[in-house]
Amino acid sequence: MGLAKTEMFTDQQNEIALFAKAFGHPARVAILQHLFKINTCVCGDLVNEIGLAQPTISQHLKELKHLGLIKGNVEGTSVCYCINTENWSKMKQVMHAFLDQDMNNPTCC
Amino acid sequence: MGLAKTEMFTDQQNEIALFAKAFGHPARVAILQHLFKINTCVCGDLVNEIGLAQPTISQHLKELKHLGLIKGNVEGTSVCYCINTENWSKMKQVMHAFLDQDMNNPTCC
DNA sequence: TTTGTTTATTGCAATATTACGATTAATATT
DNA sequence: AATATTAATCGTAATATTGCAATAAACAAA
Repeated sequence: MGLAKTEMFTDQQNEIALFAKAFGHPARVAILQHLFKINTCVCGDLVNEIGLAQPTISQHLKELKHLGLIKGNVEGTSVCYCINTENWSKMKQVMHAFLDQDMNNPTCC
Repeated sequence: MGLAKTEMFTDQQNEIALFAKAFGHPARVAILQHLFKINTCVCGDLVNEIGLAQPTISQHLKELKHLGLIKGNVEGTSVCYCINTENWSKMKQVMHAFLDQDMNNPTCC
């Protein structure tokens, strides 16, 4: 079907899955890493930085923006993107809670 | 196309994306959380625990196993699954390195 | 106003993912 | 051997994702 049955899972589980899905494509990973690396807004050169066509990059940016992980500020004809640090922190908390769970006393076969 | 152009990204970026993709479905999140929660191997009741059909669960388990995040031990007619703690730790390192990157001096528009 | 520059949107083709019924495989039990 | 139990696999339908060419939209500069 290709359709996740989200209604049978908790909000937390769905939230984790949504964030994870955003990181589930190397182009989006690369975009985010670049935004962190350059340490400021990036206007335009993402298409040159990543090797994909402009509409493809635009689409990935849209997803990240929709999730709130990045911000886009219009600057004349170009748009400047940067990490939404506040939301990134919130996302980190959610993901850490999931990744850092531990088995206190693992007794496996 | 539905096909990620992995060759234009670094191994690290592709690895992050692969792990993230595994967490990109609430059923797999739920499976992993359950394995952590019960603190031991689980033989069989995952289908009852999660609300999906047996072949669907089996498919999700296969993906997680293929990534090395869980182990499956055959116990008679049933199979016991548990977290592969060693690989889970390695995965955590990779994901933390990505999530915990920081802008030292964010100057945004 | 025309032209150039930059980003978003549309439309579409190719591939991937999700889900499950039906079946198979493997092993226990009787 | 026959039957039951459990999990994997196969086949298939429905939906999602990825990528890009073509186009549109928005704005600046001439």
